[in-house]
Order: sequence, then C-alpha cells, then structure tokens
Amino acid sequence: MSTANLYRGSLTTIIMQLLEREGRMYGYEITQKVKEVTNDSLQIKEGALYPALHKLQAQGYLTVEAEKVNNRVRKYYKLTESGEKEIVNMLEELKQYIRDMQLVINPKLSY
Amino acid sequence: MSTANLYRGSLTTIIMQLLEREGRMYGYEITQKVKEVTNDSLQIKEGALYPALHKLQAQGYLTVEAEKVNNRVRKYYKLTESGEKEIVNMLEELKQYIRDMQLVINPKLSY
DNA sequence: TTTGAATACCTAAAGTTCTTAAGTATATTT
DNA sequence: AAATATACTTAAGAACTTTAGGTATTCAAA
Repeated sequence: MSTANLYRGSLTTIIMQLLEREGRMYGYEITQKVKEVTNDSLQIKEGALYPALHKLQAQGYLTVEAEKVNNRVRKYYKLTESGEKEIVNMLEELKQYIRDMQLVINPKLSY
Repeated sequence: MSTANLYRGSLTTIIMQLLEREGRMYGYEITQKVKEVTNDSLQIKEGALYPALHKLQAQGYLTVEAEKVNNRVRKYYKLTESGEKEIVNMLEELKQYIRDMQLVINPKLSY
C-alpha cells in the first residue's frame, strides 16, 4: 500500500461510513470492501481494524451480534443512534481535511 | 480547529510542499502560512512542527541556515536535491489517499 | 510603563493510532 | 496433504501528535 502512513486517523471514519451505507458488516468483510472500492490501494490491517471496532463499540457508536455462518463465527457490527450522529461529524471533518490539504497543495486554485 | 485529529501523517508533506513552493521558510512562518491558506482551519502545533523539521533535516531532505532578524534568530529551511525528489512522491501519495477516501465515501461516483 | 500578545525557537512526557507478529480455528482450493 | 482463504484476537513496539512546559525578544495596549 502506497498510502501506508497517510490514512492515520481516518480508519474509524472508514469503518463508520461503510456501516452507514451497508447497514451491517463483519470485520473481515470491511477489509475486503475497502480493498475492493479502492482497487487494492488501501489495505486495512487486521491489527488495526479489530481494536478499532472494539473501541467504537466501547464508545457506544456500534453494536455487535455474533452469528455462526458455515461453522465459523462472524461478528456483525452496525451503527447505534449515537453512531449515526457521529458519522455525520466525522464525514464533515474528513471533507474539511481534504479541502485543507487541497488548499495547501494548490492555494491559488481555491475557487 | 475541527480537523484536529485528522492530519496525522501529512505534516511532513505539508512542510515539504510549502518549502517547494516558497523556496525557503522558517518554522514559525510555516505555521502562519498553513493557518492563512486554510482560513484558520488547520493549525500546526509547534510541538509537532519542530521535531518534524529536525527529522526531515536528519533524513537529508532539508538544510537549515540560522539568520538574525530584529535581534531574533530565525532558522530558514529549504529542500535538498533529495528533498525535491521526495516531495514528488509525497504529493503522489497524498493525492492517492484523497482519491481512496473519496472512493470510500462515494463508491458509486467513481468516474 | 508595564503588561500582554506576538514572534521564534526548543524539548520531554504522555496519548493515540498503527504495524508487526504471533496465535486460534475452520473451510476451500490445489 | 498442504497451502490459501476466511474470521477473529491480542501484545509489543514504532510512529506521530498533543500537552505543557521552558527561554527570549519585540510590539501593542492599557
């Protein structure tokens, strides 16, 4: 992954945004979805993903339901009401950050 | 600042990009420039800036010249040849990261 | 005139996030 | 039978940033 050190801070936003759109997902599914939509450009590491999921759950933004599929356990996550509110803020901040970075790269073309 | 916790990983890119365009700058000037072009949205903390400048210098991407202006010392930084090459890569990675995040936010509109 | 704000630099400790690397276990493909 | 894919977990360490302190000069305001 080329953007290895640049997505710092946006992992939770990625997780929450995918859950917002997809309704419910399990961890492994999230890693595959991110690979898919970014054409293998962004790879979520499991060592980052699972602790992040657990933290979001502890913060009350996600709920989890374990389900057995093909004799293997999947843990499906979805947004809580609090999470629905929070992802709106997170997306605003992400968009602002992208605007900021584009202004730093190209201050003249800010129209 | 709303994007407080989101510019992680891009501070060195910001510094290098500004030096690329401005030729040479001193630390405090960089903090003011970032505030200016982002309309106070992005605020570089000094506790992050100065260690970052020292590290970039240690990596051979920057050179420094101390200068006394109004009885106060300024340390002017500029890109080395190695730094000129590196900022090209850094900008590519930043643009790729922005593309990736836009794909995650809006996978349908990827045309 | 002296007090505070701005300019200009620095660093250490602590916090957060991520990578690396290991482990467990089942299913599928080769 | 072995390797790969699926699916989750955690601990140790690396990397980056915030917080919070420090030093010192200049300028503006009260």
